Amino acid sequence: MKKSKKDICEIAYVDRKKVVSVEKKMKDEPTIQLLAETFRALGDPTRVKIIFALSQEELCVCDIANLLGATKSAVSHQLRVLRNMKLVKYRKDGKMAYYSLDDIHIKNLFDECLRHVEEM
Amino acid sequence: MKKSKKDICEIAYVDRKKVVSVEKKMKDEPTIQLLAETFRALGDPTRVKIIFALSQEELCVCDIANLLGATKSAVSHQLRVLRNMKLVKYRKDGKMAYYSLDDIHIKNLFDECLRHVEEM
DNA sequence: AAAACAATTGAACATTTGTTCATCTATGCG
DNA sequence: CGCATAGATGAACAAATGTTCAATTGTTTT
Repeated sequence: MKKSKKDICEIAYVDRKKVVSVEKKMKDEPTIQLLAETFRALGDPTRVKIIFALSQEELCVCDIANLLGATKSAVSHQLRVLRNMKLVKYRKDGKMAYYSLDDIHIKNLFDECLRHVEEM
Repeated sequence: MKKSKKDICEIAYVDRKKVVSVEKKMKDEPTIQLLAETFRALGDPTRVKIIFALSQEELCVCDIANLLGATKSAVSHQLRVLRNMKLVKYRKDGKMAYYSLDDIHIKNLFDECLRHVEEM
């Protein structure tokens, strides 16, 4: 059995019209990657807690670590992941770094997911 | 240097009032886990494409595989991840399985993330 | 009944991920 | 200055993840 027929299904479209229609609207690869990376950045319990905490208060790394019972190092690593995806921002004040959500969209995103989860 | 002081910061709260306030509002562990699992389920390029495709049309596994240039097996595995998190649902029609987004919240969630990504 | 096909599933494998540990920078204070 | 602290970072290691391959289930067709 050839892969092209059996696994990839290259030839036998069930509904070619729908497939072509979706194909045309499909987002480009860089956008897909960014979407996936953004969701993945949110896809970890520690980072979810950080996002929730920052949706309530602006906090420094040390207080986030306290709150979560995690090390500052672990929190710092996770904050970088969130920073890379522009989910959180920070301001420096002396040797402290105060983190908060980057913008209102992040809270909307989080709340929408919370609503989904609470309906499960 | 002891971990409890240096890494965990158990004693030295920078702003205890804020920490305690957030602590009280913090979601419980099962909710945190579900949020993380839901975001993680969306955090993969293949699954992002599937979600986008299903936001446009109801599709069978074979057509999704065609659309993505992936094997039916890979798609089926990914659909199970999405199904487990109630992100997609399906109806059986003979030997076909037609998939679609589970509810409107999923599209909202996805669109909100798309908006964030397009502002980056 | 037998063959064909859509879909699912488990095992295996390489890759990715999250935490810990150690180290480093930079700021504040005695 | 000298030292403690907040935070960042790289290496390393265990755990989780995504795809492929092979086999299986259930349905339709001949």
